[in-house]
Amino acid sequence: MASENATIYDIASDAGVSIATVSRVLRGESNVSDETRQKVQRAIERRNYRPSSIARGLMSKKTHSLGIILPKLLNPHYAMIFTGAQEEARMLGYTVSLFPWSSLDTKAYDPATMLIERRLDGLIVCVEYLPDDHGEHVLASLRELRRVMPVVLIGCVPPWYDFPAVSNNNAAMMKEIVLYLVSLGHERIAFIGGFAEDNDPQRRDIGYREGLREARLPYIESYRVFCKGTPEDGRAALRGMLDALKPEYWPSAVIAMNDLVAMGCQGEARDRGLRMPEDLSIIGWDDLFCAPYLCPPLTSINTHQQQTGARAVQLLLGGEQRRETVDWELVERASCAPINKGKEI
Amino acid sequence: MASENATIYDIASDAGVSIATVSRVLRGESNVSDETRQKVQRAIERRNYRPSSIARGLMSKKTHSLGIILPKLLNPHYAMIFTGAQEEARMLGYTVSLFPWSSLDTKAYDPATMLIERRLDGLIVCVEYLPDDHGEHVLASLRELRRVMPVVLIGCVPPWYDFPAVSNNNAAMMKEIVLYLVSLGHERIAFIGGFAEDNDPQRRDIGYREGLREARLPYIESYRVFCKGTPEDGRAALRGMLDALKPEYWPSAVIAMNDLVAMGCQGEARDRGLRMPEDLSIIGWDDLFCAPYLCPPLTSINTHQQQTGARAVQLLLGGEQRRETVDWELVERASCAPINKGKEI
DNA sequence: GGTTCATATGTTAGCGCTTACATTATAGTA
DNA sequence: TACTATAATGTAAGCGCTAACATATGAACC
Repeated sequence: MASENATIYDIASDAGVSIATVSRVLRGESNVSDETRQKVQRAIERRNYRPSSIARGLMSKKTHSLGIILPKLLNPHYAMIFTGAQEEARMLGYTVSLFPWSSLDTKAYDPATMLIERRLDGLIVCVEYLPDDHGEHVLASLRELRRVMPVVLIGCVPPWYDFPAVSNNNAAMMKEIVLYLVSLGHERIAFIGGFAEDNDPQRRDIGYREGLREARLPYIESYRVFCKGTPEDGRAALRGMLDALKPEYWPSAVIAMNDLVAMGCQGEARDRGLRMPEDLSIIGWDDLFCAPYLCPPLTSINTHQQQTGARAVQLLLGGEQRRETVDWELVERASCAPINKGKEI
Repeated sequence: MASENATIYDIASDAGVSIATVSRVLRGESNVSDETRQKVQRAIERRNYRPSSIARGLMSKKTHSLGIILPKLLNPHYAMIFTGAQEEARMLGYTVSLFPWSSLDTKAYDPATMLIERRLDGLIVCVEYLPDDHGEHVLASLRELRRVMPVVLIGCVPPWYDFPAVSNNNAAMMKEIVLYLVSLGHERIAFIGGFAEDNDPQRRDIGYREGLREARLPYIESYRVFCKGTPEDGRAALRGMLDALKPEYWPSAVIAMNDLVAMGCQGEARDRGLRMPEDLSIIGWDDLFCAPYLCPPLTSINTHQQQTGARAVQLLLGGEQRRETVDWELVERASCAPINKGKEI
């Protein structure tokens, strides 16, 4: 292991040239004679020399490495974003390191230090649900970070977060979902999901209301419950909603903020003896790999996460300040069914 | 963005001291007078100075960054390992970057270049199923990498891979699983999984046979089918097995190489109208987050992946050459049931 | 044959740190 | 008072590259 790496000086002396010439060969400059170039190449191969990107970076002030911060890699949603980012970054000669969400927690001591000291060429931050005043802290950290490196956000980004970002048009997606459920005959449609920042024009609540309005259905407070994003949260949220309503007012369809919440809802529904989709249609969000293997297979909305990650890298390295949205796709499976068919069974 | 970072010279001149003194303060050396120290601290805070770990690394030859290579982040199994590694690394002041599996593909041009040029302080490689002669290529790459940086392996590691590694005792786990199923009354127990290297003393096939022997059950070729690790692979494998057998010889229990394969098996079983667990018990491996939400909830074996990742980092940074195994835990859920109870229904 | 210019190569000063060594100031000792 | 040990600080040489500039060698031109 580690038998002292060769340096450019070793190669130069082996090949009998100056380090400048070696550097020229390394960078593929044209003004080197073929003969010299070959001597250098051979020396490089003999010693298995690889130039240090560290030393290189010191001069160029580029590290060719990016960072990504996300709430939880265990959620495949983020794993997909990461994968997309990593693949795109690699194509462009960059590396992506994972930093914990706590790097944004200004309550901890100087959390961004590690990020800044590494002189990343850019940072991708996946923003989720921001409860209470926590959003303030995150925003403060983001602003500080942006002073020293380009930052691109992914996900739920309120407009006053004045950052370039990649996201989905949540309002439009949500509206499509509502109208899809309406087209299946549903009239009591619940939405279980996180708090969206009030002013976010793309927020899901807007789409939810718009969909209902367009279908001439009332917005019913009890059908809108809030929760965080785990299966347990989803289960508790659905339980709370059903407990508070007489069975005859129970929703016939539930829109879950993500597939994890949808899974929790399925669990709760099953425990209550509700048949799915006959008694309850459920639709998820993110189209995780396991969606087809749930019972019933979960209808969900594919948000093209890998593309999102890749696009974020492009914005980052292109220095573009835009906010961008990526396409989505409703993937129909068995968890949503026409309501009449359900009732007739 | 990026208003030219301050350097140690800026701080020195602001504070009216030499750069050596600033460096002393930065590294917390004691032989600096309180007065000077405070002057320097103030200058640092005023300019929001963060020393460059790049420059630092040039001298110290340490980058404080690790790499991880894994087959597919989308498999939560690897996401858990990564998470464990990342958290441990962070505690120790290290960062973890993700590199694609293709970095080990010696068929591609000089794949390790990116890894080596970055002068990582260590590399974790998650080794999965190694089909055919591909293992040779991977091994060659690993050997080359080890010449320049410490490497620790995770997962399925044949003994002639002379590397430090963290893994589970697959033989013991498998034996436990077989005997667990036997204790439920199963006698026709199938195993659907990858090829294990012949000489691996910890391989699952050994545990499978041992378990059967101990239970005085015959080893039946048809119950041992091979496949890769996706749900589709699992589905196809089970289909192939059942197609080839008369229904009265169908297994009553299936051990899947991982939860993804188990999910595929569930799908296939459901399509064939098999009741689970009455007609078929299935046990998975990895205990993914979705296991409790499958139908029926999947019994699986928790391999403590986060701990595995963390341990790998410790070995890496401790320079330990050992091979180590981590504990596991059988998590019982509804997908495995006593066979008699099943038949009686 | 000297001037000019293109081509090939070498020299050297950084990049922002760490660190061995040198220097200065201060106090303690004989 | 001179002499030495100690503490506080400064100087400068790297670490392994890049890049601006300098130099050398010919070929082309009038």
